[in-house]
Amino acid sequence: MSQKVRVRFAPSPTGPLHVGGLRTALFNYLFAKKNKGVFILRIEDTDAKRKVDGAEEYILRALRWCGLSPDESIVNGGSHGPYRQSERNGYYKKHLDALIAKGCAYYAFDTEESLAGHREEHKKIGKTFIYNWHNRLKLVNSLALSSEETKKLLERKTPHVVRFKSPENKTIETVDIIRGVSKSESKLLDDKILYKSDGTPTYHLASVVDDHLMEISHVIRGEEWLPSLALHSLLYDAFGWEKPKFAHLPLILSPTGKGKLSKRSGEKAGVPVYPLEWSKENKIKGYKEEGILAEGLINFMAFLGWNPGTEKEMYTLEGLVEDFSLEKVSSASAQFDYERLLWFSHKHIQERSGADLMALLIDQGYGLEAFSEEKIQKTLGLVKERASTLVSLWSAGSYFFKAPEAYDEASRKKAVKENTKEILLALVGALEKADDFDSKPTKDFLEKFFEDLCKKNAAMKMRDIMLPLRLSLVGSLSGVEIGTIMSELGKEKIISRIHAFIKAC
RNA sequence: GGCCCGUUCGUCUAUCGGCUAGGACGCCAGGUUUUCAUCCUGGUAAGAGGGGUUCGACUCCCCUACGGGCUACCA
Repeated sequence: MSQKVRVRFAPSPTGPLHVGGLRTALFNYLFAKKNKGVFILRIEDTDAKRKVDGAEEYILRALRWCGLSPDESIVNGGSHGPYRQSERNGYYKKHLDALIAKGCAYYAFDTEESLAGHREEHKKIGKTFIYNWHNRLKLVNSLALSSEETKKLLERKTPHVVRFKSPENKTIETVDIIRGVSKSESKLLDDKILYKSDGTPTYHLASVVDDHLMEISHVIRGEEWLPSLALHSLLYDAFGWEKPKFAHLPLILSPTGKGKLSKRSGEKAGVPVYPLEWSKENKIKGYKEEGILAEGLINFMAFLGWNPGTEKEMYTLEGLVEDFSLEKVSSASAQFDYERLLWFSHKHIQERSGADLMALLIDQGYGLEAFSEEKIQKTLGLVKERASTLVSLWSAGSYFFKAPEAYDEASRKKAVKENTKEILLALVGALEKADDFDSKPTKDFLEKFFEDLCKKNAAMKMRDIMLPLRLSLVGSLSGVEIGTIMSELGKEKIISRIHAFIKAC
């Protein structure tokens, strides 16, 4: 049998995780669990400049909310730690030195300014400056300099980087699980910097060393890494290490379809792209705050670039684990569609019990303490079919808990007529007389009341009663069936709400 | 500019050479609900263009177009 499946999700703590990153985490998780493997969270914080306070903690929280708990990570440890790249510099340095000793990497002393100058000059004549075999001997590095000169520069602590010595003429064949075999020419590659002058590795070195040391079997990452695959392949060869398998996930495009999804494109389209609220000052809401169910988000994200090949589309995380395979991941980018996310959230709310929903609502911070559990659960069960989010669930059911504070103006125009006050007063009268109101079907009461009313005025229509009655109880002309509302509220509350409405008319 | 990846209804997608191109979201219409929503039923709408290969291409190959990614001492 093949080796044990070990995959990693390796975000950079430069800000909040958006759906793109989260989807990468999801697919890694699904692949790991499907293959009874290990899901690792590795923090790629090699660039101290880009580190953002709270980002690391945010990533952890977001994964937890989605139920994608890592088996090995900075919080729960594991056999291949540490799991923060900033704590692994010893490994990078050691393997880098081995690469230099083998002649696969070299010191380069060119300043950033001089390189920028070269790039500028090339750009002027319509060319691109590439630091590689064709010009490396004309630049300032240990390949061009004598070993004495290099030694001297190193001893004097001259700022330098370490570059990978890309072969001059080699055809590199790479394999991607999603895209198949592809070939590229090493002469087109540049001598990528592996180790920066500040003594930290770049992504290329760090990820390859870590993936090897952590015994990663499958590298599942975003398509933006595809251009680096040839380099990474060369690096494994240079180290003499066995390569993991690679799968590059299609990108998620912005809601407008222009460019890949980002913080900016989400804001522009007016839809949240983060799982959780990022910062209170920025007022960037997350799906959780919008009331979207984590299960709905997961289900939605899974279908961005993957499908089971059947017509099944309602999935729990467990179901996804069951059916997932990388071979079914598509190679084309997918546009983010918030409406569809809402639909998935709606479907998942329908599958939740009143008790579940109550717990979610309380977690969301809605003050339900004043009401009995039984009452809340029953009510949520009644209104859940109207809701796509926990926010809309609450607003769809709030009139069961508190009297309307205002009446929708358009609805009022539609419902209130000359005789409305009179009808409502008659209704109150009938209610007061009905001793058995709370125990008998409300429908019977309303029909009897309508009959009596028709005796006095034959032109009377049922709507003339129903509309204003609904408006007074709910505050708008929407809501569940009126009989249900009436029996839930009980005689006292109905009467007081009608009185309040008459006063407001 | 160079290199790479992609292209089926507006959107997410099925099809691994036989297609009257299927499903879902959205939208539209009807029904249910004496409201609104849900729900049900129906409808709308697609293989970028051009060349090959083949008895037969959405499917395989090439070119073009378009979209996207990468091209940092960022990941």
